[in-house]
This record gives sequence, C-alpha cells and structure tokens, in this order.
Amino acid sequence: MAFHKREQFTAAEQEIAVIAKALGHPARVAILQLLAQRQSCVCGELVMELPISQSTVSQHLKELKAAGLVQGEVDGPRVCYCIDRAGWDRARQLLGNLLAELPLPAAGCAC
Amino acid sequence: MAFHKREQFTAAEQEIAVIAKALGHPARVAILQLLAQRQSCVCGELVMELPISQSTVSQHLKELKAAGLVQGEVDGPRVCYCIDRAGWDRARQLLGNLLAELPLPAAGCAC
DNA sequence: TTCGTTTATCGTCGATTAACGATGATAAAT
DNA sequence: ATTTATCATCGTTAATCGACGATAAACGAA
Repeated sequence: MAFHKREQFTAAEQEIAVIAKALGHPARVAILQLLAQRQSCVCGELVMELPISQSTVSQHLKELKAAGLVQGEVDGPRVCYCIDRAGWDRARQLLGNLLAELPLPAAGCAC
Repeated sequence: MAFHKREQFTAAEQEIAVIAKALGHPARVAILQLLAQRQSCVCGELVMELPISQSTVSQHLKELKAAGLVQGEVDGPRVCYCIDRAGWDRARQLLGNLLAELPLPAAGCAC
C-alpha cells in the first residue's frame, strides 16, 4: 500500500530511523565528516570538496538540518554550517544504545 | 539527473551509508531489537509482533541481510533469523567512529 | 501424493529520493 | 542603483522505496 506505517512504531524507533536515514547517503556522511573536522564550513567549501552540484549539496544540508544533525548560521551572503551538538549527542546516545545490545550466540539455531 | 553518484564517495562513506540506510526505517529497527532480545526468531514470530504484513516483513529482512546485519538459517519449513554478529560489530565500529568525532564549539560562527 | 504451514517472490501502486539546471532572494561591494 | 557572490528553492526526470495481495516454493506430516 502507499500508506507508510511509521506511525505504528514507537517514538524511539522512529527517532532512530530518522537519524539513521539522514546518515544513509554517502554524501551526507561526507558532509558530516567535513563539518566535524573543520568545526564549521560555508556551503561553498563543501561544494568544492564534493563531487555533486551546489543545489544537491544544499538539498542534503536541508535534510541534515531536518534530522537535527546540522545547524546553519547566516553570515552575510554566505551560510556557515556546523554540527548541531545536541542532535549529535542524541544520535550517539540512540545509536549507541541500539548497537550496544550485545546479541549472544543464538539459542535454537546454528547462526 | 537520474544517475546516482554514490560511487564517487569513499568506500568507508558508502559502507556507513549502507548500514545507516538499513537502520533508517522503524520496522527494521524494531526487527533488530526483537532479534537482539531473543537472540533468534522465526519470521512468523516477527510478523506477529509487528503491525505490518508478512510480505513486508520478509522484504525488510531481505534488506537487513543485504546490509549484513542479519543472518537467516533455514530450519525445515521455517527460517530462523539472528543478528549477524560480524556485521553488528562492524556497524558499531563504523557508526561509533563517526559519531565519536567530537565537534568542538565552532570557530568562525555563532553555532 | 496431497495437505497445511511457512516463507519468499512477483507485480503493482503511489510516495519519496537523488540529481540537475535554472531561477530567485539576499547582502555586500562598487 | 548595479553588480557580484552566495545560497535556497523550483521544476523535472528517473530511480528507488514501502506496502500490499497473490502466488509460488519448500518442507513435514498424514
């Protein structure tokens, strides 16, 4: 069906999914790494470092902002982007908790 | 354009993106949590716990397998799914490293 | 062999995504 | 008042996703 059933899952599951989805494209991973390395970046610098067009970078930044992972400050004609530290911490907490669940060797099967 | 440019990013960026994308849907997060809790599950049990149809669960399991996060063992007519521990560890390592990059308060801007 | 159970796959649909170029908006600089 | 630089947004195209029902395949049991 066309209707997404996301709303039938728990808030935590949805929050994790939103963050993970934002990390689910190599361009966005690359953008986050650049931002983390340099602490901040104007959009133009990102475009120069990436193999995609300015409008596409802008789109990806928009999605990262929507997921709460990135902030943008207007600074004259340019925009300075940085990691959103609150969102970043939240991501670390949620994904960390999920992946910390240590699956023991399976019980009934040979896995 | 229609051409995806994923291949123009580094292998690490793509690997992170593949894993994150697999985590980017609440149903798949829920499935992984169920598997981690119980160590293993037949598909039918998952279907009963989830608000989506059997075919959709099967699809999600296929994607989780493709991302290396889940394994399936055929056991007679049923299939026993478990967390793929190698993939799980890899995910923890890659996402952990990414999120461990501690962005310091930004330099040039007010973020 | 045939039946019931379980899972995978197929076909379909609407929605979303990724990407681009072109255009628009804003602010500094001339 | 123009120009220039920078970034966002719009419109478009094609691919992918999410979901379902229906069907097929695999297996154990009768």
